Amino acid sequence: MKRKLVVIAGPTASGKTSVSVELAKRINGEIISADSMQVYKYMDIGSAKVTQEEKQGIVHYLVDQLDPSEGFSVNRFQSMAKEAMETIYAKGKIPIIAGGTGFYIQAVTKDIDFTRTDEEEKTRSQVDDFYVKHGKEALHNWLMEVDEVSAKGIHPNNVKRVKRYIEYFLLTGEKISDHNQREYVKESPYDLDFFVLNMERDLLYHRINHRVDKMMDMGLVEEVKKLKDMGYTRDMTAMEGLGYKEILDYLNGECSLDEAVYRIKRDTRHFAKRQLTWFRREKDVKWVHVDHYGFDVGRICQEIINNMA
RNA sequence: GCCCAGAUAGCUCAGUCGGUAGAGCAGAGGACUGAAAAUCCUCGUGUCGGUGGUUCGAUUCCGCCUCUGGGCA
Repeated sequence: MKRKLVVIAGPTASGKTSVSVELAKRINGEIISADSMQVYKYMDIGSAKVTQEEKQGIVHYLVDQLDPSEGFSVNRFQSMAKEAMETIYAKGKIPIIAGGTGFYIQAVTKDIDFTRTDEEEKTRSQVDDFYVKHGKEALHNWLMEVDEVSAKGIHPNNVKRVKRYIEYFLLTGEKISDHNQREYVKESPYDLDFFVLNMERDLLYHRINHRVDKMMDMGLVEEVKKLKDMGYTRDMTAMEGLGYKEILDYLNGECSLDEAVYRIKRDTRHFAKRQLTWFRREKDVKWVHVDHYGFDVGRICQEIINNMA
């Protein structure tokens, strides 16, 4: 008997927060945030983090858990999420994963195996050194030698990925393409209901632009300035977040405020588009067009409940 | 009123020594298995402002008109 798991995903600014809270109230659930930025403390405005009021008493996991200097990654998310799920099941409640990071969500819903490779600094820097010395073409050729299938499926310009594929082989002796193939056909160990919130593109972009303006009014600049004063820098994962890196550039005198805001809006739109691309590929997801329900949280939740297995 | 410079893709602009045109950005699609709010790939036909003229042929040259900058009065 598989255990129940609900996912409320969707692009940024699609209304996941309010829908997930309302749903949690109706089905006796608790929420696990699948968001690579809301996990961090002190990053409230720019990450559009759930406020105390918005939570309406519903317990949220994986929010405000990490210091911005800490790294975060899929496997870390996966283990923290699984732990939270056990806590929720133990209470006899239903876990609701709410967030926009498709990769993180998939790590849980498909229970992807990340245990085979422990982080090895040596290997990483070995590959990195090679890249610095010989360039991306040579790096790609290296991959071609050890894992032709992966190499053919990746563009040499995507250095970050090429590096990781080589690393994986060096660490495990296995081609990552074989690993991926194995994980890809895996079935979810959960009784899964996966919903993706969406709306007409123009509307979404409009909401994104508007939300960025609101963040500015709420004091995004001050928030980032505070983080900067605390000593957090651009090279940390947390400071790569949308809204943070741009304002940081502004604070460092590298661009005007207008330019920073323009870039936040544009890049957030691009990001939303990428999120949608990911979810489109995901099998067995149910799309919920929130604009068809007039953005009415109650009606949206009713629709979601009606469509649960 | 006169002079000058523009008017080309949604925006900013390039270009065609006359053979109907191309970049960046925006936008669209896609990839993604330990950095994922990251990283990467693919996609460009538009009365070349309007109208006459020269020409086999004009978006390109010439005239006139309209509009937009700037200057002079």
